[in-house]
Amino acid sequence: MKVHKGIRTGGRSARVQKAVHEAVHELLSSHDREALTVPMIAQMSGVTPSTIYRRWGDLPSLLADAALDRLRPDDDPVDTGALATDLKQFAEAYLDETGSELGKTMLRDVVASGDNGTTMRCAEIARCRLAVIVERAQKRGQWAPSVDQLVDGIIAPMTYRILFDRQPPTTKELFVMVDRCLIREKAEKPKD
Amino acid sequence: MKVHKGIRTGGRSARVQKAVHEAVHELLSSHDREALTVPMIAQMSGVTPSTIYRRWGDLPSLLADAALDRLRPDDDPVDTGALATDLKQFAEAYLDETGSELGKTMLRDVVASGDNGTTMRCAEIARCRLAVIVERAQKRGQWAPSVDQLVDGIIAPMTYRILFDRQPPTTKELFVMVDRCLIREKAEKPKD
DNA sequence: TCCCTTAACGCAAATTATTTGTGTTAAGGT
DNA sequence: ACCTTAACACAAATAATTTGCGTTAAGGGA
Repeated sequence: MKVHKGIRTGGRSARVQKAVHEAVHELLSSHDREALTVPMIAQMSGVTPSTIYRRWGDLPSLLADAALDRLRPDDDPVDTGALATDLKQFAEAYLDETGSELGKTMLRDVVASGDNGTTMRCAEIARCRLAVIVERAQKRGQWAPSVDQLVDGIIAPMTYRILFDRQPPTTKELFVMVDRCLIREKAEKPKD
Repeated sequence: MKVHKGIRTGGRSARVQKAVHEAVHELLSSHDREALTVPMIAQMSGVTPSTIYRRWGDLPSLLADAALDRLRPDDDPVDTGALATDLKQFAEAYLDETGSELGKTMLRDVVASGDNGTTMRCAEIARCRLAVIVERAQKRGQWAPSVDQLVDGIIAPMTYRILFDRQPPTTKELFVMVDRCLIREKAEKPKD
């Protein structure tokens, strides 16, 4: 027996979501973020404003949702053969995605949405990719920090600098963060 | 010769700022954050909405400004006599300020304001307190990590978890972060 | 397959928030 | 004491958001 959730995923609803997401990306490529409005997106996607308000709540929530939707389907992080380089490669790619001016406004909208589901979905994206990298290392019989420790040591400092500081970290600083995660853990667990 | 900035700080402007800030805090203690509106704050503070819009721009900016104003005048972090305990004491206090539901919405508003001045002002608060602690350690002739490293190792992970994760870190996890900052650095610079 | 329930939508009216124009007040400098 | 103009009040104009209600179609169950 199936659960009576009654949340509709196919047909019209899916079409509306697709149209709205596309409208967001199209408008975002031609307009400034500050200039975007819900009625504007509604018109471009051929949908009524009230539909957007009822479904997404407000503009930041919609923009966050649309942005995360694009962020997801990316491929698994590249396999370089070693943990340290895997992490550096990933960290650099993640910085590309979130460190730009557009990435920054995306992170802003995710936070501003105020929806825990959205923020956790964002965190989960990085988490999943890190999990893949960690798992790879373990399959090689290599020790690796936990995903939590990698988030604390790499994702969190990067995100904090993007959101609160003047400048995102440089690639060099990023690599130092990665190295610290590894050095640190070796020092803590030398019996490995 | 004085610089012709022409930004007015005294008299009426100061009175308006004080009244508005107080109205924000009063409303925030009796209403839900989501229920707050600019016109509501305007009425309670005896000011016209247009004044608020012209001066602060939007609601998140105002709330962030009001919150940071309260956060600042706190005393210097307590001097426990040792770097590790100083840091732990401070980290716990900072978690109290930002880890609650109200602290979370404050961080949200700071980010959502989109104003770099506001976000940096927020980061600077933690930075200043950490600088005091680091300076103390150095006066004792004790080695200490840089403020940047402490931000990366403590403030950033804490803030990231508050904003993106389900739960803020526990005191225990916080202490682990502090210890890592110190252990890590000792490992990196054993010749100190 | 057909039918039923209702989630999701469109539309338009009502409400509320935001912007803007204009005159007034008073802060800060001369 | 006298300017200049930043900051404000007020009100009108505009824009965004919410809400009520009828309609469409997705997701079951018979």
